[in-house]
Amino acid sequence: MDYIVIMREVDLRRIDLNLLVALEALLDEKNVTRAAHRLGMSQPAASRALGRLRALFSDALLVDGPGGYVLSSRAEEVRPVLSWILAGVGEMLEANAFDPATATGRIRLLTPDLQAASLAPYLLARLAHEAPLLDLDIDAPGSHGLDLLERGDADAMVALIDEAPAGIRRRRLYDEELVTLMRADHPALAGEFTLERFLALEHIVVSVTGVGPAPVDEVLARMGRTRRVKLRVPNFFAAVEIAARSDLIMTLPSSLARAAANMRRLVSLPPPFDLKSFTMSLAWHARQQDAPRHIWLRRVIVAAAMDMSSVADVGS
Amino acid sequence: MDYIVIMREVDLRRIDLNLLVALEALLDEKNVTRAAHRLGMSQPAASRALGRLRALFSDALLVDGPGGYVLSSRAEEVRPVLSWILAGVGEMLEANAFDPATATGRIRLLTPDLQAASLAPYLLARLAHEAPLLDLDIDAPGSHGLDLLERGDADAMVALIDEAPAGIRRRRLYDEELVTLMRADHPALAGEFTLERFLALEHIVVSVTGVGPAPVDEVLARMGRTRRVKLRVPNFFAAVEIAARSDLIMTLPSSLARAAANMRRLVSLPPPFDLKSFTMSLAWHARQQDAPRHIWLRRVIVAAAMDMSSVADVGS
DNA sequence: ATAATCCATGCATTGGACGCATGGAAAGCC
DNA sequence: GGCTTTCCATGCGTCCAATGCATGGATTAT
Repeated sequence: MDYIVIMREVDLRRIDLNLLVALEALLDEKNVTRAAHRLGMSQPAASRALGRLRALFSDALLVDGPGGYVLSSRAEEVRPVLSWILAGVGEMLEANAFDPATATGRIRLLTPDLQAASLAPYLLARLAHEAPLLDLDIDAPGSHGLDLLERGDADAMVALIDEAPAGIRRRRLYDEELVTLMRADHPALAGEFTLERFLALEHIVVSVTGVGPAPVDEVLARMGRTRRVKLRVPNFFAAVEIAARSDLIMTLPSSLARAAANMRRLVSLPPPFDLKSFTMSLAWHARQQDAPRHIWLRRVIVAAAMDMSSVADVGS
Repeated sequence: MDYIVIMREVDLRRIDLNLLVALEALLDEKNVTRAAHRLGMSQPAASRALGRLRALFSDALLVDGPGGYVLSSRAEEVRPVLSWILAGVGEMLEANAFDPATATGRIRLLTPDLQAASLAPYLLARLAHEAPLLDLDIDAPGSHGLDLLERGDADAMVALIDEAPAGIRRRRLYDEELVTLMRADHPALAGEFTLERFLALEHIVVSVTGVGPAPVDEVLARMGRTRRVKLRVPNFFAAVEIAARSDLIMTLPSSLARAAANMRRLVSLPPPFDLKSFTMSLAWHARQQDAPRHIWLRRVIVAAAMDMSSVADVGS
């Protein structure tokens, strides 16, 4: 079989792919001068591009016919494929866009329970307004938050973040203050509220998921101290009722505590340890740094945090 | 809706498409040095290509992670599309191949009846041997052969072609000789066989399709003369029987006449006009000049014509 | 601490694409 | 036939963007 042509792989490194744009113009126009104009180059340059394309394809591509050039058989074959390839390139380069108004899917956010309770209403409000078709999934990070970001199992995390490992980006979000709440006629209000008195009392912890340490326990852990958690409840309002009718106390972010204090049955005090406030940060993986969807998400989270903070400022 | 990004058409004239090959290597390797090696360039050049790609995509594409670079979200999206595009380019550039052994389809050849009868057995033999799945369709060109080539309704034509118009390519194929056959005891054999005697006799024309002038009539037309066609039959052997039993004569290509002369009831003479032989040429449209399928077809036709001529040589 | 690896950038070089100019070929018009 | 117009291809000189060498900062491992 003398006529079997050995199939040879094309080495794209050696090929000037920019010629393909010129080819499309030449085949559309069937006229070197007009194609040159369309490409924004001179006629000689377009003629030379045609020469190089002829060499590349080992085919004349455009041949003399009545009234000027006509497409060769090879050019007729190639033309639809070429259009399809260049359209694909155009789409690939354009795909860097994100429209929240029409976007669908699920945003996965990691944040501790109580912070979620503070922030979520504002975040949900913004999402409902700007991206009505996006869903929000909030999970407690536990001790594995950074791993989850690393693995792509979460989009972002709002938490107390001391150190960001390689690949994790971070931005300060808001300062979180803690307050301790107890019933208005609690015996501990009769004297100085020391750390020892604080640790001697029994505590309520509000935890929706039951996962991970509360920020209070993280702070105490850094001091080598532990409190007595007498009760862990998933329901904030249940916690308030129990505190109002017992000697149990609870320590909360001030943003949450403010709502409870409005009930007028509880008193709020600064907790008796040095670290009364800490910075909540937004963390995400570098992989998503420039992704339009993620840029937008970070802006929404920051805005929601500012919404939350400005409501707090108005109240003080 | 502040966040709607205005969709902007990509101007491919301004984009260096050669960067896409580098991008594939960089995303595959996740390491600039190794990608450079694979691309056959230096590490700094590959690093700068990455820089340009980052600008083109407005995305980092490769970001620091544990153990080196990891793909950005955008890169993850782009990667399969990119592979698909580059594979498409490779296929497009490779498509210039033709394997007769596996090719299917129909070859449409134009050639006058008698020449077809001469050439077809040799052509069919070669096709059966080299391209068993290709079909052959032979039609008489009539007076519209060149139009049919122009319009792409035929692949090639074998005929007497004086002038090839713009866009039609031509190559000499073989010289065709004419002989006149008559029964062995025909009265015209008694004296000189002049043109006047030739024209005074009645003629048989063998025509399978009944379409178009025989080459004899074309030659006579150029002399301003006409012969009397008494009988037109589609069957060559019928023509032989009639000639053997009547005063009718017939004028044929020598390649065909040879088979009849072997029957020993007919005598062959050179026809009494100047143009006793003419060149049969192969014609095709320039559009198909470089197409592998057509290159191969032209070779096969030329070879078949040579097969036919060499058999004639052996007999003489 | 040192060594190895990787990536990014300054600097000098250069090859290839470019535009201007030109002329041949083809088609149309008188 | 000659003249004009249009189109395409090619010579020549220019220049610029991509390249490789050299270098140094950052990170990781020992």
